[in-house]
Amino acid sequence: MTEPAHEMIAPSRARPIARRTMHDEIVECVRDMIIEGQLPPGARIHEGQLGKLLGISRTPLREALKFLASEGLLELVPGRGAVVKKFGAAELRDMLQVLSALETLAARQTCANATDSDIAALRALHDEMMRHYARGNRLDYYKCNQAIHTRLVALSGNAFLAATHESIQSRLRRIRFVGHEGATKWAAAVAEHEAMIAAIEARDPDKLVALVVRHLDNTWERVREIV
Amino acid sequence: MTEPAHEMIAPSRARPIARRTMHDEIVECVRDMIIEGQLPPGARIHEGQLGKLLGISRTPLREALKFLASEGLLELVPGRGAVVKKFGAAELRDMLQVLSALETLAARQTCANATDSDIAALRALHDEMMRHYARGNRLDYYKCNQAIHTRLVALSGNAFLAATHESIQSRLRRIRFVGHEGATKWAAAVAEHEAMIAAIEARDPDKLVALVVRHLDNTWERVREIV
DNA sequence: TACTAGTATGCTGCATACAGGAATTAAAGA
DNA sequence: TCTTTAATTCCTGTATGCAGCATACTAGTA
Repeated sequence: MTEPAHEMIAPSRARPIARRTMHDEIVECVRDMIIEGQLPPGARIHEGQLGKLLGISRTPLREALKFLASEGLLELVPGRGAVVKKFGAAELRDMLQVLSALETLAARQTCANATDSDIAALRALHDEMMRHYARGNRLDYYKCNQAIHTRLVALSGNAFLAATHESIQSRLRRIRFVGHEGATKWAAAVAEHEAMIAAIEARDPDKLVALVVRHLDNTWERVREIV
Repeated sequence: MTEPAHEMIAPSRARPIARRTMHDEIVECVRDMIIEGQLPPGARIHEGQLGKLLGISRTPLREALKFLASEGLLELVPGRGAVVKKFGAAELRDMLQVLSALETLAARQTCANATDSDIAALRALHDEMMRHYARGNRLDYYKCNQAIHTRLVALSGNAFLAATHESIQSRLRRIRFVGHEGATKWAAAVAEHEAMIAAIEARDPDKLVALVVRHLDNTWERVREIV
């Protein structure tokens, strides 16, 4: 341990190096391509082609593909490389159940641990979402929606829970988007969110848990026909 | 579908090709090395060295390392390669809480979905564990213990839940092993297991959930001093 | 015409080679 | 003797080349 005796200049800036590696770059890029549908489910990934498109050689791309395979976005077929994971209704239901269990845990802890300003920030995010809803702006609404769920879990203070939740949510991102088709369904989802925020502000864990579970049950009902 | 008209010889053996890729082989090998402690937490992984040890070149090894990093067993440090993830008490507690939430979900579904023969098999596994306990055989006891938890979740019928649970459990494997140090603590853990099996046989979900949660709370108490 | 065997192409999987950077050690100055 | 700096060594990150396998296409046969 040869720690430097003197303080480093600008110690506050010394930390957040958080170097953006090429690996991270590639992983995120391909992940986005999957989520956004540029690489549709079931599509085979052509390493040489995609590598040329991204301006990199096959090796780092392959490493990124293996990484994403472990996250569950890709499937590795021996001798045929990576194909975009395509999941059926049963698997989707399973994932939503797990998500429900995780958000249940998060709900209790958030009610206990979140500060008032945390909750105020969550409310602000909700209000922003409502504005997008009023304007019928689906994409921004959707992004806010996701952010609220993510924030709700992050406020639990359990970092591992947040990471696990995020991992699952990213996989559902494409599918969940279709869950708000139709004005009626959309209105129902909004109402559920409104009730959830109110329950957090009241710091009522039992009520929040009930709402979260129902919200995800309903999400399943909203998307089940589509899948 | 071009099914051959005549029966193939030994059709039961025709199926299980299930090609074992070198990639899978490497991933599993390194994962075991981490779990078994050959690669201790905090250790830097030397690609050339480890590759030579396993008789492979760096390329497939690197792909496997990226894979494991995504699973959370390794951490990728830019410019310094992969180091074995070392987690502190807080992260361990977080993981056990998530595990608790997942097993809670599994407990309810298993009570509802498991067949009688499933439960009988679980009891048999439990009995086997008790024999190892009686003989003081820690390693086999431990393996049975893990198998029971895994089976309990698998019987829920939710494959995604099972996979998520297994992923977390594999990460805890090393640490949990120390949780049974001392005769008193060990006896307590055994008693909890006994009660859990009884609750499953009675198909009493509420009781099983309470026991599962308490079991993991106690696991935390058993290991918290050590970490 | 349909089906099988043979062939050719293209992609994956792995090994090797090279470039850039980090860590360590040695050397020089205070 | 300790600190600082420079140089060397090793390791990571990326590119490229080659072997093996899977798929697609073509020709031949029933």
